[in-house]
Amino acid sequence: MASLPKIYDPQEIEGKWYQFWQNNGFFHAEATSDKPPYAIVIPPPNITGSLHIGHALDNTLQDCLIRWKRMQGYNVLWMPGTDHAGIMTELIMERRLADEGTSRIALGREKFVEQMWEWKEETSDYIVSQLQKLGCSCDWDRERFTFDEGFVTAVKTAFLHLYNQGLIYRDTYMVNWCPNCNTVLSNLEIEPIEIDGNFYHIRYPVIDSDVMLEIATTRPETMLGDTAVAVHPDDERYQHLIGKKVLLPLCDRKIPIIADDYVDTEFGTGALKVTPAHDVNDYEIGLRHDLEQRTVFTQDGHINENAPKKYVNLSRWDCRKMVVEDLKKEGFLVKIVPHRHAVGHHDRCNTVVEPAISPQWFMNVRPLAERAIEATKKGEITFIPERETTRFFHWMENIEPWPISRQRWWGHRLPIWYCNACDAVTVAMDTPQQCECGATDFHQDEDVLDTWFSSGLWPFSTMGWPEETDELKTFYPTSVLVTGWDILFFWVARMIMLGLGCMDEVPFRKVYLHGLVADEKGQKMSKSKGNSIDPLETIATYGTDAFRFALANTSTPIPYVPLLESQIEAGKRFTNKIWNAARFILMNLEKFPVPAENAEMTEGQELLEIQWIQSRLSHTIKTATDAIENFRFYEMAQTLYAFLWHEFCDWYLEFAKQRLSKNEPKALWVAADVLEQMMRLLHPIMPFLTEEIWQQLPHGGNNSLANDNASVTVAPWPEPIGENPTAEATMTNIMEVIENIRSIRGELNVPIGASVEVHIQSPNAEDRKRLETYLEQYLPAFTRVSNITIAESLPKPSASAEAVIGDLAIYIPLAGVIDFEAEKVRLTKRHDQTVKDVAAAQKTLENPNFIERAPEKVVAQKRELLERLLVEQEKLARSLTMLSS
RNA sequence: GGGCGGGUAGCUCAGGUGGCUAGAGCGACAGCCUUACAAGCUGUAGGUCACAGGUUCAAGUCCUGUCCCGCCUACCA
Repeated sequence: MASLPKIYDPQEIEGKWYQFWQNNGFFHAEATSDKPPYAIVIPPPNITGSLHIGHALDNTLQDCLIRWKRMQGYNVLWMPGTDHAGIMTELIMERRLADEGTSRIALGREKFVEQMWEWKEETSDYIVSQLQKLGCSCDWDRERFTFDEGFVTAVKTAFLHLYNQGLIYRDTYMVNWCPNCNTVLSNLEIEPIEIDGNFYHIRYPVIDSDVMLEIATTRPETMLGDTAVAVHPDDERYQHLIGKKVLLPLCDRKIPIIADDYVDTEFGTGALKVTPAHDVNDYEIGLRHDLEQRTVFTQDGHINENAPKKYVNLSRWDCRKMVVEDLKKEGFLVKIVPHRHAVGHHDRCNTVVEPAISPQWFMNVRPLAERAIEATKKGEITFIPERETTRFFHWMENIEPWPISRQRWWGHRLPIWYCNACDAVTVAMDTPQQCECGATDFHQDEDVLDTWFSSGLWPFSTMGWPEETDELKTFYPTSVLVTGWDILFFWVARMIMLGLGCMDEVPFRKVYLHGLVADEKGQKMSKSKGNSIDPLETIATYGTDAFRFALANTSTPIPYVPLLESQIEAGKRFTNKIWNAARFILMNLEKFPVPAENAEMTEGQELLEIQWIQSRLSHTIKTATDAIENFRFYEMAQTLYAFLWHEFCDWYLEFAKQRLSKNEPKALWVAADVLEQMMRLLHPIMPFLTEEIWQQLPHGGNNSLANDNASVTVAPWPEPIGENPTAEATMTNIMEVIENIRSIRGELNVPIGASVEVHIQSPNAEDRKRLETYLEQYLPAFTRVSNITIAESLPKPSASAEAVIGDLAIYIPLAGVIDFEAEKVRLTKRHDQTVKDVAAAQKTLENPNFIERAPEKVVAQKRELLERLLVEQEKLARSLTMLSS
């Protein structure tokens, strides 16, 4: 034991324990159990490669909850798995294929999907290994994938179920189209990005008149598809033109001037070109006025044959240039005004999205959204932090139909079959046998489902739905969902709606939405920005536990949590501190083994420092438990850190050393007990280090230390035994004396090796008795003292430094050492501060309303404070006068 | 346009329902290799709690307004 290395080596320790936990089946959840259930489904990472910093945070927090509840004796299920992640994964694969000189199209659908599966096998193994490196205690026996066989069944079942309820339908509507990915997208997948564009002012000549109607547009190329010009019905400038026609420049088509309320007379020129096939608003106007929908773009963003010949096959952007050029040439271009505006981009491939008219499958989510709102209002789901509830409601209340079909290959095929003879639609689990028309030939819809459709089934599909499994009975609804707020709409909202739609019950009781990891400038960390911290590198450098501690410790309830390298370093120092505290205790336990009999252990527990540390531990247990209960991971981390470092190590172990030097081991045994409990408290945050130390500490058998479990992973969560205010108050007083002596020594530069005499004057007999009892025992552990004198009244020795604590005065004779000027500066500083504090307290107490209205307790406290401050002030003033004379 | 979050020490952040003399980590300064830990120990400095009003006996905390920063959301061509 004494051979424990001085420096904690995480690589060595962390390697061995995960396997141990796995082999013992500690992470396995029982489908049926007497224990109360606690379940979390993991937000399945995309199979697109390695875990990023956001996963590290998300999964650390989940593992904290899971490990904590497991120790509390719950039947804990942490459901793991991965997501096939539709378009995103396809795009990455396409890039790989491009590097290999081939393409998705060249491979063809079947080959392409085959390759995707091969890749999935690689990446999901890698992701699992990374989660394990992070210490995640998932139930790996139950690992799932959003595209595995069970999911195929679940997705089809869900689709059918919702279709039969009339919630899924096909419609031709204006949708967001990505010309790069050749697919429809939902609103959520569109990221509006502000760009510097232009307002192009164009003249449209009015037919049978010499008037030119000036319109303004940011997208001149769409004029090729214009089928009207609109003005506001009440706009006096254009009244006389309504009903006339303009000749569309470059196209030589005649299009009508119509009146529509949508037009804003204040904006632009007050005249709006209408392109029903390529703009959402224009589409609406077109429907109201029965305008032609003239599509001029191909699916991949080029110009089609509906446009004048010279533009056909040009890209959107080349076409814009040429149109502007031609308008200028022909005198239709009035001016170009710079204009900054938001343009929708596909969030996955960053292509400018094109509004387009397209037949798609939609889901009418409104009824489910209403149920979700109602369920939340009834308290069936709670969002943490609370502010997220408002965001959730706002989104749900304004929800629009969800386009669920995607013109892609990697995903769940729509369970829709078309009759080859009559085109009739059949929705079914498998290919139908016969159509109503009698035909027997069918083809399945080519489209796949939006990847979030299957992710939305995650909480129940992973538990075996549509089968009525024990897992569902035991664990659904799950306890908590932990994820970043950025996917509240994408995923959380969909899970709630689909949970209600398929299970008739919300999927989880609580949703904890944590912040996103950011850098020191508050910028979200991302690979593309290059400001990201790589979890695996970090683990290699600092160790998993240090990393996890930093993550928990910085996880405050703000939207962007900055993670600084220095905080991970602090985590590492903390692991080392724990390690060394354990080393000290273990080394000494070799000399003083924990006795077999409880009696021997408990004997001597009247020692003040033992009462004190046990009281503080009790307080720590209470605070830490309350913190994690309420998802305040940072508070839990900080509480445990402060207790372990600044109370247990800084003070208690020093007391214990003092006792050991006199061959009194009880304080050491208590230290071992406190450390053992601390290892349990810290285990959710730092699983590896705590297991290593816990295994070496006495924790079973006949002694009084804790329990006899095989692993801290399944050891019981500590319970507070109650606090001891008297012991704490006494100890605080002793500490103040010690700190004041140390402060004098430090500020007056008394060499560390030099012993000093300490004279303490205290008018209170009880205080004197306490000080006599304890100072003799404790002082030597903290500072070198040659002699302690305690009396009711003492003359202040000449050439001495002084400290004042209430009615207590400490004198340290420093003849020949003392720098009177330094002492004067020191006392003046304290005196001035005291004067200020006295003034503040007096001001409060002189207010009659305060005495009258404030609670008695507050008034009494204030009086006590003032009394103490006045005494201190007086003493300091007197000493200063003496020093000056 | 609507909404949300933030502005507290040099830096990054804590300060649940108003009430101890406003805290931590990191950094800074000074002194220590005190046999668990120099990845450590001891001491010190550093804050008009963005600004202006208001409510209250009492405001970092509650209300109103203003100014910055960030984000979400919306169909202004």
